[in-house]
Amino acid sequence: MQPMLLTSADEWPRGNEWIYEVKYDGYRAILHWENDLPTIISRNQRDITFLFPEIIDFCKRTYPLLAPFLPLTMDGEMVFLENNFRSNFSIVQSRGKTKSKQKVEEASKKFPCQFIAFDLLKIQGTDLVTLPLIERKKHLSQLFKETPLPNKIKFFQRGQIQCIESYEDGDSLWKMIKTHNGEGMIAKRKTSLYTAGKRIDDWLKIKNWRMVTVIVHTFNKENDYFTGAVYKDNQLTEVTAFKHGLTDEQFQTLAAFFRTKGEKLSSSVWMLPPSICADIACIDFDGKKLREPRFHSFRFDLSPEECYWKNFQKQLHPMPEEVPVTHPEKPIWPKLNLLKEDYLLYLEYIAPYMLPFLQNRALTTIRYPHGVPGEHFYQKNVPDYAPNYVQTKQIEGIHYIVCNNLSTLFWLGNQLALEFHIPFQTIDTAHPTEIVFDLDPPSQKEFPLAIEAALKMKAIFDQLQLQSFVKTSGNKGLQVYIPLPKNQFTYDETRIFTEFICQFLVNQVSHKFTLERLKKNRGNKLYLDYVQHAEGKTIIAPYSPRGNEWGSIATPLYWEEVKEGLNPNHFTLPTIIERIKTIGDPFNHFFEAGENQPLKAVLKELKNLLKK
DNA sequence: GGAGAAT
DNA sequence: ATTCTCCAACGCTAG
DNA sequence: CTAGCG
Repeated sequence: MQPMLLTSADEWPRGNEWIYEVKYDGYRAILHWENDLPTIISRNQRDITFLFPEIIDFCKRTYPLLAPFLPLTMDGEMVFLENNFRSNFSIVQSRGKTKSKQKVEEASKKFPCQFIAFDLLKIQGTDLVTLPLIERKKHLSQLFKETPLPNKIKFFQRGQIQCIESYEDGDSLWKMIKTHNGEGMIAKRKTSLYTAGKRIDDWLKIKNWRMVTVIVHTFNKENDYFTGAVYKDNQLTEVTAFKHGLTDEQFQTLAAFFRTKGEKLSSSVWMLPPSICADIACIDFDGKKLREPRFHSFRFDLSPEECYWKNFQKQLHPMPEEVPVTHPEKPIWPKLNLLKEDYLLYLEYIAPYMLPFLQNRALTTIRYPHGVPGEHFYQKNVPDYAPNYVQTKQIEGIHYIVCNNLSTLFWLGNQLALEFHIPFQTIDTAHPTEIVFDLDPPSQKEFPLAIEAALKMKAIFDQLQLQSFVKTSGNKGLQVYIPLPKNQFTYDETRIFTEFICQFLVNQVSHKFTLERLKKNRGNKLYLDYVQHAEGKTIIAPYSPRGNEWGSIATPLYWEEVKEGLNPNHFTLPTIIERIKTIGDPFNHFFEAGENQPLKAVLKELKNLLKK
C-alpha cells in the first residue's frame, strides 16, 4: 500500500471542514499488523520493521489486548519525539541506516523511537480507505481508547505506538508548533477519502520555515549549487548547499561574481573569501547540513564575521514569542565564558530530557540573577509578574510553580533560575514517584566512596529485581533512583526500605559508610542520607545545572559508567549536549521502568523481618 | 530579574 | 532618579 | 527563648 501524499502550501485553509495535525519529521511508514508481529513499511516499500525492535517488543507485549482488532493497518510516522510538537529527524535517519543486529539493539535502547499513527486503513480485516477521514479517525481513536495504547501524544513515553492529536483550530496549533520549533503543520479535509500514492489538495503541509544567515562560500558550475558556511571555532564551516530560491538574475549575477572574483579550486568550483551573506530558509539542521535549504535574500547589511556558530544556532532555535529574553549577553558562568543566551540554548536542547521530571511537580528554584558566583536565593512562590502560561499549584499556602511546558522552562531560564529542585512526588498524589538514595561523600576527595556505595546498592537492587538508575548530584556525590509504580507506596513504607538498605550497607562496610547526621561526627565516611527521602523534601532534578562556577550538571549516567575513574567534574554544561547526542539519555526508560517494580514483595519480607 | 518601598 | 530589599525553611548555635 | 547562620 502506497501512503497518501501531501501537497505543500504556504497557508492553511480555515473553516470547519478541516482538521489540523502536527507534521512530524521522521520516516513515513505503514504499519501492518496481522499476527503477533507487525511489519513496518517505509514510503519506498522498504521493510524497516527490524530496524525498530522497540516497536516490535511493544507490539509483542500488547498483542493479547490488540488481537481482537487484527488484522489492522495504520498510516503514520516513525519519529523520535523531542516534545509534543517536534521530532528529531537525524535520529530516525541514523536509526534507518543502522543495520547490524547488535547496533540496532543498542540504538533501540539509547534512542528509542515512536510510531505516531494518524490514520487507520484497516481494522479487523475491514478496509476503511473508502470512508471519509473523519470516520476513519473515529475508528482510530476508538482503537486507542479500548486498548492500552496511549491516546494522546506524550513525548516522554518512549518506544510506543501513539495516536496523533487532531485539532479543530489551526491558528492555535500553529502557535504551539512555532513555540516548540516544530517542522510544520498538516491540514486535512474531514471528508477526504484515502487515496493511496496520490497527491491531492485534501492533505496539505505547511512548513515552519526558519531563516538562517550564511556566508556564500563556493559555486559549482557542474550542478549550479552554491554552498553556505558559518564560522565555527574561527573555522569557516560549510552548513548548506543551495540553488533553489534564486531568481534567474540573482543566479547569473552571483555565478558571474564567482567566475571573475573567485579563486578556482577545481575545474568546476570557485571559492570566494568571506564577503557575501545570504538568508537561507530551511526546516532544520541535521548536524551537518540544513534541511530543505532555499535561498531567500542577500544580506548586504551584514558583515561575514556576524555569521558564526552561535548566531546560526540561535536562528535555528528561536525563542518562543511569548518569552521575552532580557540581557542575552549577560555573563552567567564567567569561568566558562557562558552567557545567558548560551544557558537558554542549553535549556532548549535539554528540555526533552528534563521536562518529564518537572512535569506536575511543585518546583523550587535557586536563582542567580547576576550569574555565578553571585548573590542567589531560593524561590518557591510564583512571582506575581509571571506570565499566564506558568502553571502553579498551591500547597500549604505556597503557590508553587509547576513547570509543565517549554515556555515556562525558558521563562525560568530568563529569570536565571539555575537550579531546579523537585519533590519525590507529583502534585496529584501523596505517594512517592521514586525512591532516591543520596550518596554524599564528605568532599570531592572521597568520591570513590560514592562509586563503591552506588555499585553495592545496584548489586542489591539487581538481586531484588528492582530497576535502578544513577546520576551525579552535580556537586560531589551520586544519587541512586528506584522509580515506583504510581500510587502504590507510602513514604512510611519507602522509609522502611531506604533505612534498611542504608543500615545494611553501614553494617557491611562500617569503616567507610555512616548514617551519622552530624557532620563533625562523620569523619571521612560517606553519609548515606535516607532522611532526605521524605515528603516535603526536594532533590536536584536530572539535567539541572548547579550554581557553581564550573557549570556542573546533575547528569544521568549509565551504570556501566559507574566504575573506578569516573570523574564527576566531567559533566558540565558545555559537554552535556554532545554527550546526549552520542550516547543518548540514560534515564529514557525511567518512567516505564517504574510500573512493574516488585517492591511490594520486598517490603512484605522486610516488615516480617523487622517484626521479629 | 523584577517589583515595590525607601531614600 | 537611584538604591534597597525581598524572593525557603530547617536544624543548629550563640547569646 | 530567639535571632542569626548555613
